[in-house]
Formats: sequence, structure tokens, C-alpha cells
Amino acid sequence: MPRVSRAETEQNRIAIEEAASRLFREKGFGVSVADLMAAAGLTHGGFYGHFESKDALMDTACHHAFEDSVERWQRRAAGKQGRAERLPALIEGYLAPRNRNAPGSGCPMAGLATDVAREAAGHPVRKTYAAGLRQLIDILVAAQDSTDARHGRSDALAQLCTLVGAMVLARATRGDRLSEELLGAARARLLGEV
Amino acid sequence: MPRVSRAETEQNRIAIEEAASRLFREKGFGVSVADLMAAAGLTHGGFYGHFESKDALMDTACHHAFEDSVERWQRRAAGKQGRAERLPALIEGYLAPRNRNAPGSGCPMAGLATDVAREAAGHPVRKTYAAGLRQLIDILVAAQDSTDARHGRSDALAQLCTLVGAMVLARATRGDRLSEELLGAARARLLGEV
DNA sequence: TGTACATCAGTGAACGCGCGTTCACTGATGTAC
DNA sequence: TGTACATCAGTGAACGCGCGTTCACTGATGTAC
Repeated sequence: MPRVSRAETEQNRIAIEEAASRLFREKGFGVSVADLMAAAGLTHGGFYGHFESKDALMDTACHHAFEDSVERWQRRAAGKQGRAERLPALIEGYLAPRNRNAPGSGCPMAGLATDVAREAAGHPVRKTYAAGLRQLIDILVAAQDSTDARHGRSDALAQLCTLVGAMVLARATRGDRLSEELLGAARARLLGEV
Repeated sequence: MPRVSRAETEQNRIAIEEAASRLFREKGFGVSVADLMAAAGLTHGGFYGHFESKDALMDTACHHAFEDSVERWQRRAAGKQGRAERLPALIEGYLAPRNRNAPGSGCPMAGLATDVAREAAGHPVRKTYAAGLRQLIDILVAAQDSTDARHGRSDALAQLCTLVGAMVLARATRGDRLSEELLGAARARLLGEV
């Protein structure tokens, strides 16, 4: 069947990146190149025509996952006026069951944190993860409307910890009453502050 | 060199469990049986004399990790009087740099959450994880001193989300300024409530 | 616009390696007398 | 207490399998005339 047109080649590369972005969040960086390529509708041999190595794809996939998240957060906050509207939109969007139930299309802060933490200090994905995190932090800081900028940032960071902790624990306890209870308690706490 | 005395056999089993408890938290369930056995000072073949399978050890190791944590939390809260003393002891103990820097001997809620979430719903380790979580929740609830028991529990759950989220994110960003900033913001928020 | 051919994206076999698990073997331990 | 021997914890080779990566090959695409 190969060779394939330039447009198709580009579509294939995007399909690999999307499959990686999803499967890495779902199953971790341990997913095999063969499985990633199969998910993109290709065979494993062609992988190295698109990427230098699996490690390079980890970095690219992490970048894409955060891009999606940033876009989603901006969409949720768009049009909302002031802290009292913007914060609940972000919090409720984040703590929704779909984010817990579909980690492959959900938050990369929660989905990739442990995998990223286990990579060596010099691995590109660590910088990419931190950069992505900063973008989401900036959106949350902007939603605070605080007169004291330093306070607003500290509040936003603490809120982010609560959000991510709730998601990570809710996913680990999915199927147990505790899972809903954790999401509910985080929602109550964060919305109670607004 | 084999055979070995009964006392030594028991010590070896404990050594395997301790190595697993540490290495699973550090590197995830992906650690190989051979590496676990080597860390316990043994060769891989003897593993199946002690455990039925690697999956069985995952469960045992998770149980042990939570036992250690429960004991540590109880020790920190012991002797402290009232919410104003007990809560800060637990919070500051948890958010200490050593917990971020040494995941192998640190909190299993944070260290195992993603790995547990990725195991199938029926895997024994999921029940074990949830049971361990409940023990730590109970300690945190008991530290609230709330007159309204339901409120105390919800508060404790939200605090736990903040603690675990801070740890998970701080580990993923270790080496970046953000890591200390996240721990500091979580500490400020949680201690500010006391 | 049509033809000839060089390019190169994707295939699938193969590389060395490590995985979880099994098993024949060893020899010190624990036991029976 | 001393001796003879059955037990069984640990070893290391081996099982089939999947890993990341490489590469000779294919044949449609893109280009040069």
C-alpha cells in the first residue's frame, strides 16, 4: 500500500501523536510502540520515520495533552465575569465524572504526574510537564481577581493541589463510594471559598 | 548455599516485601521480579516459593506501605492535644521535603495512586488501596475535633486531596521552583485553616 | 498533458534483550531413631 | 547426644513472549522532461 501522499503522511503523524497523548494518560509511558502505532492504524515499523525515539514521542504527547487542557480551561472561563463566575466554571468542569472516568482524554496534570516524576531529571518531558502546569496555573491565577497578586497565586496553587489530588484519588478508588465522596468534598471546599 | 533455616526463610520473605513496598512506590508496578529479588539479596527463581505471583506481591506490598503510613501518622498525632496541635503535626509531617524526595519510603496514597488506578477493577490491590486510604482518612477526621461529624469528615477529605495533590505535583516538578512553591502554598492553605 | 523514473512512507521480519514463570538440581536444615 | 536421611529454600537455566529499534523491501507518489 505505501507509499502514501504527503497529506496522508501528515495525518498519520497526527494520528500517532493523538494515540500517544491518549494512551500515555490512560496506561502510562509503558505503552508499547506497537500498541501506539496500532491505535493510529499503522504497523510498528513506520514509527521511526515520524519520531526519533519513544522518548521523543513522550515529550510531544505531553505537550499536546497540555495544549488540549489549556484550550479546555480557556473555553470554560471564556465569557465568565469575575471570580464568582470563573472559578466555579473551572472547578466544576475539572471535578466532573468524565474527567475521572476517561483519563485518556482528561487532565494530564493528574494522568501523567507519576510517570513524569519517575523519569530522570534531565528527560525533556519533565520541562514540558512543568511548562504545561504553569499555563494552567496562570489561568487559575487569572480567575482569582485578587487585589494582592501574590496571595492570588498562592490561593490558585493550593486550589490546584486540591483539584489534582481529588482526581488522582478518585481515579484510584473508582468503583468505591469513596471516589464520589472525595470529588464531592473537594468540590464543596473549593466552591465554599468563592 | 541453600537450603536455609526457617528463621532465614521468614527474614527473606520480609526482605522481599520490604523491597517491593519501596520499589513499587519508587518506580511503579513495572519493576521486574528479578530486580525486586536482587534488592532483597536473592535470585529471581526463589520468588515463587514465597508468593503465588507478582500480582499477589503487589497487593501485599500495598498493604505494608499503608501500614507504615498509618503508624507514622499515628505517631505524629500522638500526645498532641486538640485540632490546633494535631492537624499541623500531620500536615507539616506530610508536606516535608523528605516525603517528596524519597517516594520509596513516603506516602503510598501518592506513590501508588496512578498505578492502582490503572489496574483492572477486580484486582485485589484496588480494595487494599481503598482500605488503606480509609485508615488515613480516619486519622485525619479524628484530628478535626469538629462538633458536626459530617462536616469534619468532608473537611478531612478535602484536606487529604490538597495534601496528595501537592505531593504528586511536587514530585513531578522536582528540581523546578514550582515544586517548593506548590508545597508552600498547600502548607499555607492548610495551616491557615487551623 | 503524458511519460519515465527517482523518492520515500509504510510493511513486516529480524536484532538483542528483559519480562513473568517453571523446573531440575543442590546441599544445609530439621527430624527420626 | 550422635547418626542417617528426608525435606525443601534458593539457584540458575530455560520457556514463550513482547519490548525498542533497525532494515531490506515495496510500490504509489511526486517530479523532471
